[in-house]
Amino acid sequence: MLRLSKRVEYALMALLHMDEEADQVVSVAELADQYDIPSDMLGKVMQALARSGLVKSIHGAHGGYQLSTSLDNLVLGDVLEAVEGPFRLVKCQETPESCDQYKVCPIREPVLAIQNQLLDYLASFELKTFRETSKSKKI
Amino acid sequence: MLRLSKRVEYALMALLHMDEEADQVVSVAELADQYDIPSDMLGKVMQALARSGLVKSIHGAHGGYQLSTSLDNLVLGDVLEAVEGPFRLVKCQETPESCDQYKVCPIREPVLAIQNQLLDYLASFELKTFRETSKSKKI
DNA sequence: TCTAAAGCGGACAAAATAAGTCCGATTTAA
DNA sequence: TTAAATCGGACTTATTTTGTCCGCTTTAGA
Repeated sequence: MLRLSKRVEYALMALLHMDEEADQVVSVAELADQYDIPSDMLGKVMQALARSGLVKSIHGAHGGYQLSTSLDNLVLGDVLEAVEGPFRLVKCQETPESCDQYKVCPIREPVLAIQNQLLDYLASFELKTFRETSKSKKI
Repeated sequence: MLRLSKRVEYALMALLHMDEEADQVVSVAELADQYDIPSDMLGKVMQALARSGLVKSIHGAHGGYQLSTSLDNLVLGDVLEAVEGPFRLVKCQETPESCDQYKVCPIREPVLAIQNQLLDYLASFELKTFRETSKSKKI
């Protein structure tokens, strides 16, 4: 339905928070508490961000997460891909056999073209935009 | 997950087909047969297109559907909206009360900005692109 | 060295959404 | 009058998303 998943929303909130906290170590519990996010859920999301290298995880007591790099270096596509894997506008891009229309599909090529344009957009949308337009911005 | 629904895929196939058939009347049964689409499902989709005025429905025996206007006058956003209603990137745009994070959400404004940019894109992507890049084009 | 606070990750459950089906009603050409 | 259509509501099924549970490992600090 062309909608952002909760997981991506949570990831964006977390990244923006870490950016505002000047890259301090933040635990999942703190983030979950502050933004009313189910903590186990957020835990999974943070793990995904860590696996993709957007954040660093610090294990053990007083551990948590930290931005690996400034938000300035991240784009929307990075978050999408970290959390949901490669962006595919249609399922047949991943599993052609799952599509009953595959053999006779007249829209595959144009849909691919759209997907690529959206990919370009996602890669061009910088996360620092979030900082600038967020309500809790520090001026 | 930012994915096109089957309903939208079916709508695009049908519209493209009608364009190629030079605006002749086509029944749901024909379309469903040609593209291996469950016919009741396609029926619903065609009804949605008719309600939004993208196609005209002809009732009774030998009835069916017909493009209301040339594909040249349609954009991707028209189809999305006809089939799925207004484009909303996040659920809180429709039902704020459904979002547990609404009161503390730090990403609402930037996400809205993204939604608007995507809306612009959808409104700019012309369906005639489908005609041009479709495999079964007539040259 | 022990303990508590953290992340890790697999399995599972619940909820929401999307996809598909069924059926009776209406419309209309032949 | 009949058959071929669309219409639309109710329903079921499948899939995906969201959320939960639990035992594991890691590490700072008492």
